[in-house]
Amino acid sequence: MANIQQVAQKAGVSVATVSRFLNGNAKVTSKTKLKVEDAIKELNYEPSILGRNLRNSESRLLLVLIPSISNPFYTEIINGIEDTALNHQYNILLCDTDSNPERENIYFDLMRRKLADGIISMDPAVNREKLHELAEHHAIIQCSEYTENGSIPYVTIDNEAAAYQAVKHLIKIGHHKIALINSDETFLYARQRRKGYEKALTEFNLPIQEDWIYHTHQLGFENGQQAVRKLLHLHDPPTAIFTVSDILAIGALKELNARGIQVPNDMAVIGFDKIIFSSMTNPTLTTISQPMYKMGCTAATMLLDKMKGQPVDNITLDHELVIRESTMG
Amino acid sequence: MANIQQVAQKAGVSVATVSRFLNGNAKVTSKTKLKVEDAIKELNYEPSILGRNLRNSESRLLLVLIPSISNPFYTEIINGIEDTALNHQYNILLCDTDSNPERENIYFDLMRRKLADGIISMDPAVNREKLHELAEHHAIIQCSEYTENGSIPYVTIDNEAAAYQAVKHLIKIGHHKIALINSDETFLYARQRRKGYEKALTEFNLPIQEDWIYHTHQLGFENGQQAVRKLLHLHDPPTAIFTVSDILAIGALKELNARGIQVPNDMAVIGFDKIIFSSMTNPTLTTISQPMYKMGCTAATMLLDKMKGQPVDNITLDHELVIRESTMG
DNA sequence: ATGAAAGCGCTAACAT
DNA sequence: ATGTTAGCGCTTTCAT
Repeated sequence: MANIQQVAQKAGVSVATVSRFLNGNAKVTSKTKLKVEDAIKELNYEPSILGRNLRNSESRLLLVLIPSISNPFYTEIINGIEDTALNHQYNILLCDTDSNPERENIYFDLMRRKLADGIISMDPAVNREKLHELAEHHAIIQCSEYTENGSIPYVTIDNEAAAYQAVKHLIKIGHHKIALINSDETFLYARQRRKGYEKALTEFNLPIQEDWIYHTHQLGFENGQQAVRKLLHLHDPPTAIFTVSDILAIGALKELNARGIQVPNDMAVIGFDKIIFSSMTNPTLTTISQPMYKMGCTAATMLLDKMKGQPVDNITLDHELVIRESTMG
Repeated sequence: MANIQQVAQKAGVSVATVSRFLNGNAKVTSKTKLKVEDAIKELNYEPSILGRNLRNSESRLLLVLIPSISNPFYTEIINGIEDTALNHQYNILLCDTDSNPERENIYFDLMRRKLADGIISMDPAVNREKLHELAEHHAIIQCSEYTENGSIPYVTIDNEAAAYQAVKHLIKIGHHKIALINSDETFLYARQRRKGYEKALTEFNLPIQEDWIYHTHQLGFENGQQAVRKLLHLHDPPTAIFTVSDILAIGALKELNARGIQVPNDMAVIGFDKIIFSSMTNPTLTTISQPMYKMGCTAATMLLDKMKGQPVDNITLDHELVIRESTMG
């Protein structure tokens, strides 16, 4: 494991020259170039990133905060982030926070202690105050979930419009009793999607019935199943369900199937995210498609810009209602 | 952004004392402790990981090589790795190789250039030679997929026994015509699972029919669907299918459903991995359960040991056949 | 075009 | 118990 000194010595030049050769910026005679190349080969030299990073006061590492790596919604976004980061010689440190403040702190410390040059946060349960405090001195972008009126740039979709569109679709195909399976309304996206849900109902003079709005604190299949059980026990059960996540919708589908309730004839279902599994269910799932890969690329590009000190604007990407079997009567 | 010098100055002590305080090893008087604490608070000091890493010649970063982050099989393993790593003050750098040698090289270089202290490889398509070359000077563990007769320690399951058990189950419930949807047999696990498949058939005096063995180079749903189409076109189609991955099995299920073929009555199906979605299909999927989380923890522990210079033995974890609706007639 | 030397922030050996 | 100092491996200014 040679270092730059030994290379310089063997090549009969100074370390500065070797450094110049390595970085390719400054001019080096082709003769010296050869000498250095030879020395590097002979010694099997590999420049240490550690040394360079300390000198340059950068880590070229980006933190990506997600609540859970197991949710396929995030994996596509991560692909986008990673591709973009790699293109700029950055690597990403995936941080599964489990929505656990303690874990979050570990990762925030990584940033404070300069092992990361920037953060992309996708955790809806992130501690806003701490995030904003960090953002005063560090580059941070929020992706998908964000903070209203905050100072942290974000990329997202129009959640209200998307929910509105989904519910309107259910109404158009003849449903009047539409349930909402929502997540915790401490999250902005949950409040926005509920707003879209209510807007559609109101527009068509349908009552907003609290009974038909189910809240879950987690986004597992079981929670979708649980929600359906609850909804079916109502004395006036809904005939359609809009869920804020495909995972919940797939759980719902499962429970409906188990009870012999026909989808979409007895119950229409719409999900959210268009995760890859949503096309493998039976029936296939109508859902809102989010441009996940693109969202990842966008978030990474914004972060890179921010780190360069450039001004960064918020971005709202397009969504799309993908109509499949679960709403095709 | 203060450094340790400034803290020392403000506290009226030497940098060594501050360092000792930070690392908590050596003894520091409670008086000086207080002085240092105050200085740190006043200056908002955060020790730089960059400086420490260079000094200690370590990065405390672990590389995790996976072919694709989108495969839920890996996400559970990653959870195990991450939890274990975090417990030892290591962080992980997720490396989605896409089974692309170029990408792989980027990550190998990270290791050579000391930005990573160890590697856990889960990519079946990894370049064995390069991996072994790296392993001469660096700590490497293989997880799930490994190299026979190689020098790199691994943790895995007994693929042959698992496949044998699955196929035997199909035979026991009355099937004689059993297809295998396998992946590329350049991969060890694919060869091992085929061996188990053949062993079971042979044991029960059933012929091994090449027609019933389908190979796919990718592990997407579409490939499972495609395989079923092919198998159904045979003049003597099978009545049961064993696939080497739940994703393939779920694709197969989808195609069978679409064609009105009843599972398990007309066709039994078994998957592999017990990914979380395998309990959400209709019918639910019989599958081989791999202890994914545990496998991740084990791999990380082995790597940590290896990095300490301790001898590390290969480990084979237990699998389990989980019988669900897709084989319950 | 090349070299000398300072310094990024930290830890640890050695000295007191 | 605390201080002094060298040095981890690199980049970059300032000379030449």
